Amino acid sequence: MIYSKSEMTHLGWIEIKANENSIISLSFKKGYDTLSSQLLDKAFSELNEYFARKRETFDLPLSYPQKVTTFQKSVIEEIKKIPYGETISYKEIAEKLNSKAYRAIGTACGKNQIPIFIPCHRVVGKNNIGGFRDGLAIKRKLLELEH
DNA sequence: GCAAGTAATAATT
DNA sequence: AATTATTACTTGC
Repeated sequence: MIYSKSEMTHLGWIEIKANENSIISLSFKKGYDTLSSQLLDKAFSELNEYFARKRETFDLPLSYPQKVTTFQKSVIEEIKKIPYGETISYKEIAEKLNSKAYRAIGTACGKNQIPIFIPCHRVVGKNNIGGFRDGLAIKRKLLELEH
């Protein structure tokens, strides 16, 4: 069973999807609400605390994208280690993994279905801000919020 | 020196 | 074989 719920937040509509155990995805749009669940309520309340600058970390079960490769998983693990308010460059992540896959990091981040909870907005380019699947405006606001 | 253009790099679909 | 949310190097101003 898939649960889905959308709410109007500080950044506009956000839709979160989950199954019985964990969060599956987060996207910036108004979606179709199906069933709600304890988990979704918790996710939204943590999210609102985060927007109100009362929360810096999330305590939620997250599920990886459908097909996770070893590489993607290590990238995600590194991203989740980034502390609140800090940013890291694509290159630095590659170095942490003893790899030179600068571009593949970007690809992995783009594959990420759960922005904010997996803080891919804290990953920026060395000279440019980088990209964001659901719009750069959102990425900037998130960084501004944590600053 | 600085700005813009280009090749190179690794992993996924 | 093409694509990617990059980087480092080269050239022209």
